[in-house]
Amino acid sequence: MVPPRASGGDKRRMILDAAVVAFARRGFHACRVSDIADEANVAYGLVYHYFRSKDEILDTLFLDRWNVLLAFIAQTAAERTPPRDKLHAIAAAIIDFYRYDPALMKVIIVEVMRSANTFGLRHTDKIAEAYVLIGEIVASGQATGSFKREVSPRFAALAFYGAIEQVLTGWIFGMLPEGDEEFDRAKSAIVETICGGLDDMSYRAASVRSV
Amino acid sequence: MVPPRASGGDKRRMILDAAVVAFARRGFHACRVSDIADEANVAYGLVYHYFRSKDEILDTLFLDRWNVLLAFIAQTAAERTPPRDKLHAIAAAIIDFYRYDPALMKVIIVEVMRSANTFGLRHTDKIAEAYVLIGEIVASGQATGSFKREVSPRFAALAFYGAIEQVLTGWIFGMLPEGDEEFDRAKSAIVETICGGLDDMSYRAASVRSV
DNA sequence: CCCGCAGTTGACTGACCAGTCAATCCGGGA
DNA sequence: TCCCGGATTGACTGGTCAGTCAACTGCGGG
Repeated sequence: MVPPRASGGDKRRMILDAAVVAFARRGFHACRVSDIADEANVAYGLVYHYFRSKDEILDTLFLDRWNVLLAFIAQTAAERTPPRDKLHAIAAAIIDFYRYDPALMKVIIVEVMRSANTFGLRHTDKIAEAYVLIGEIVASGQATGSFKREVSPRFAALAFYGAIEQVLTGWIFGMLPEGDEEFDRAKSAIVETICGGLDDMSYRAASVRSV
Repeated sequence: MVPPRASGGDKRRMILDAAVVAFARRGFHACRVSDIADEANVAYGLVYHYFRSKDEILDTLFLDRWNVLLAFIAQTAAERTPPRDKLHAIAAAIIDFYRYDPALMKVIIVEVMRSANTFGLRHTDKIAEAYVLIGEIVASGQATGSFKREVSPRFAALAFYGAIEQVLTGWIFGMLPEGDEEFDRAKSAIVETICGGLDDMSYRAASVRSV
């Protein structure tokens, strides 16, 4: 799998790591290939020895990480735990991805997930896979009766993922305080909002009674 | 307010409308200023008579629309209706913005809201205003007891807005079917998910009872 | 009738940058 | 030792555009 010479894969890895830093700092468009090469301490041309284009670097960054995430979601979905726990595990995984490599997650969210006309469309199907898996979790929750049937699994999946992405975006752009405590609180808050809802049931019951 | 000569404001308006079409078609980056001028049937240079730069056109497009939306949210928040109805009204307004001018909403979502490193950051404060207003609705719902207090208003606002944006994104990229019926269903589905939650309370109560 | 100016035109410039390529380096096998 | 081929280098090219500017038009006031 790994080429015999360490330096070969080594430099490739260095370029990839440098690209994360460079893309995260200035954004994909504003970042020049020479920025990546400089950051990696490598000659300009070497970037094109390992990658066909600047785009391919971003694609690689995204796909490597996204496939790991998809595998995790699929595995989680297959387990025999309550659907609410599954959603919590998925929210936790995504948030921890950000916690342990914020620059890479920033690049993936900002430059791929959220950048429609350029890269998003190239990976629409890959992204949709995640929605489908999450939707299946919701559907099976409805089938066993732990989730109600008012909301279609598809919408629920979008709402769930959308909430997570919005919170990540808040961290990425410094609109929300970061920290281990905030990360863990966010996991619970998202799941509590989507699963538990905002409505206070006792209040609701009271007002229904009073009618 | 309107300049005496119709043609002056007229051309400006034509350029703005053409920009919406051009940005929506190819994306802000891929779209050249000449594309806008062509679309508007106007000379290249005239674009620079009315706007300082290509960026300023996008800014104008965004701010004009966003201010209308902010005003609507503020007005809705001030009314004396249940918080759940307020959230429904806001979701409806955003979705109807898309329904009646999909190209403009696409540009705003894709090129401003979702395009961090370039434009998003320039308008972070404007965008945050919406979050704050929505958060206040949630907070007042908690104060009157119709919303429970487990979730912080700030997170609830992010989740609510995130769910809407995700659904809009689904329409924009053709991942979700569009249509009047879908639009109305989405409004209810989003509010039902965020307010009502996915959990089936009767199931929950039953399993608690059985313990 | 002429002047002035806002509105309008489009060719041109200057900068930028992705991607190319010919040259060089260097390790290992014969 | 010599040769081969992958790794590495960075100057250079080609094309793309945002933004400039000098020139033209036509209307309204003097």
